[in-house]
Amino acid sequence: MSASVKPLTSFLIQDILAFKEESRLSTPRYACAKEPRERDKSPDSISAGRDTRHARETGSHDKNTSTDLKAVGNGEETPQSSANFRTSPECGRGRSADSRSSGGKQKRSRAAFTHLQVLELEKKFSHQKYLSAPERAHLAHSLRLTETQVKIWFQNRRYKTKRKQLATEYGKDPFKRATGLPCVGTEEDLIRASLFATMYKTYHDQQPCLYGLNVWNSAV
DNA sequence: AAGGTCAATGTGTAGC
DNA sequence: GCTACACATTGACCTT
Repeated sequence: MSASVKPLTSFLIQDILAFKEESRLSTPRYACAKEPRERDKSPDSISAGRDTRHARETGSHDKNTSTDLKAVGNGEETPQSSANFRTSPECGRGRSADSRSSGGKQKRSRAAFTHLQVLELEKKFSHQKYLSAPERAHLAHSLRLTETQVKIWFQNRRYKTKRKQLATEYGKDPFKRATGLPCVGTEEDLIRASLFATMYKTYHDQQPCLYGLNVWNSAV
């Protein structure tokens, strides 16, 4: 089946998210994602702040913006309030915001981002490995995630990329082994390939109405 | 049950 | 001192 037969339509992330929230058709890998715990350090302590060496390397940061983000992260946007709009109390797992102070050791929460959230994060990551503070804020707002979540996602993503690359260099690359061919694609190629596969499956199986959108164009 | 994935957490480092 | 970073680890959840 080909996606090309469907008309391409522009869309906004917000539109998708709204659609998703309404329809609840989005299927996170984890059926009942739980709320991220509040950290001992508040999220703003990580998300806010001046840009550092990598930011300067990319030349995309403006340290003047850091103070703005402090306000954003400072309690106005918590993981509970924004990131896990798809979580619900009936998910049942107790939140652990006060778990440490209360003594009882409760389960750590772990959010499961939606496919579209991951898609947009990956798309952004494919263009820039590092986000400036305003970019991060904007992306977080667009995806209805916290800046901390976006920041942590990028951190984890960079590390994951690096590990994968190291593994590839040491001949552990699964693509190589599967095909018996040298891995000629770039990291971005792999990212895109897996993204497209995921998106194709997701929307082909569950949301054919979205499956022809120009996300394909914008992601390439 | 075992193993894998991945968001969240912890630690150490460096820039300002 | 505050912050973001890389890196390692933890823990919840999923897949097989």
